Amino acid sequence: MPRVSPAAVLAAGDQPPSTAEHILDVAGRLFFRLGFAAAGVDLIVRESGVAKMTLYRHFPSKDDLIAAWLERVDAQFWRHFEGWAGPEDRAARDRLLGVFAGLEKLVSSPKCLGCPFLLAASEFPEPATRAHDVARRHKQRVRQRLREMSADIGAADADALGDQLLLLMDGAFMAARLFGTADHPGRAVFSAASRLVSVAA
Amino acid sequence: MPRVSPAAVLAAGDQPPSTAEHILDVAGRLFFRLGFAAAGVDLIVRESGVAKMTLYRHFPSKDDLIAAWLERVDAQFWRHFEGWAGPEDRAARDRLLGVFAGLEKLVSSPKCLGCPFLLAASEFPEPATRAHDVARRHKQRVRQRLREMSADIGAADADALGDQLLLLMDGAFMAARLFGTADHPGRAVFSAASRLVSVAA
DNA sequence: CACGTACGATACAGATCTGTATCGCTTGCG
DNA sequence: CGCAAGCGATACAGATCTGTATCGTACGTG
Repeated sequence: MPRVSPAAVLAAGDQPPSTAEHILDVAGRLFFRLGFAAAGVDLIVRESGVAKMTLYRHFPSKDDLIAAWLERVDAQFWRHFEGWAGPEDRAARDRLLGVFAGLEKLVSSPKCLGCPFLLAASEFPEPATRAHDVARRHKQRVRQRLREMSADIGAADADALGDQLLLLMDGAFMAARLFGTADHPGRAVFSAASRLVSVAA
Repeated sequence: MPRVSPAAVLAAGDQPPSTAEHILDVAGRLFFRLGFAAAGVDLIVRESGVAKMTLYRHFPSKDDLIAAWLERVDAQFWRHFEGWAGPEDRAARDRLLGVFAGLEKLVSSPKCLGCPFLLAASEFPEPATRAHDVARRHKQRVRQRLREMSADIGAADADALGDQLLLLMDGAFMAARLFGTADHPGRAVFSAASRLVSVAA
């Protein structure tokens, strides 16, 4: 791993990121900042300080790289999600509202550039596309999870409430992308979710 | 206009679309279906049956073409919007709910491929970009309009309600793009808007 | 008729993009 | 030591993309 200084600088337990994960880090940042098409392989290679052949050894094509990044973001998303929900013995309603409190904090940060899966669905509209497929399956899982959590709080029409909450979530993500650092509508996502939950419960 | 048969086939009052608008029609369809970057100028030219130089005489660059299309879609959007709201003497609450009834019908159609401005914001993240700027200004006007309509119904916190409704709208647009023709969460947008309006009014 | 305008068709320039080929270096390990 | 694996660097192939140049033609208007 000649990119990083010797392992001595790493705290105990830290692992130097593998080459593949380092590439995913840099590529993901560029996908976010520039879009999937505009972030060329040459740029990713230059920014990550990695040889082009190294990238292609880990990811046979750019499509594979994009799909791999989305898969990794999916895992990260669910860690965030469960963190927002809190411990499993928490009240179901608090868990559901906790998700939207965490989400509002996330989209309120100027560092939030939106939801990678919505961006992928925007740029790869064909359902047959790898990236589109990963994105759709991700959102389907989120939808399913929100419906489950809506059922857990005893909502009258749990499926409807879950879908309504998904609309709020995705709207907040897109607001974060559109309205940069300024005060944007995403800051209304918690209050909206809270009201919908109260009405349905 | 050699593309179309003689004007005899046109009903009285119909205008054959000008070359520029014909190009915008075809380009817009391709932008929707393939994304802005994936819809190349050569393809637009081929699909529209127009010479490349003709396109570049009307639109000095592809960026100009994209911006011109977004500007035209903006005008079309507001015609839809006002149509959904209905006559001005209608009750303010019915006008606001009418917007979301119309929106739900739109996003429920399998022909709906999402919101061009959200797609533009996805693919052109840099705020300095022409397309991003058009998109942001559009959404800002929608936000402003929803806040005004929220004030018209005497909502407790009109600005908050307007923002909440914008989240629902954009979430519904993205759901339409992600979930193709199938039953998707966008069908929950009216019930969600209705509940938020009821709570706030 | 004559002429200007708008358009179609084709070829092309220059840049950029994905993906490959090749060579040399370092490093860990038996 | 000797070797294999992983990586950096460079050059390149082939396709594609935006934008331009050029020529021929149909058509409307004086």
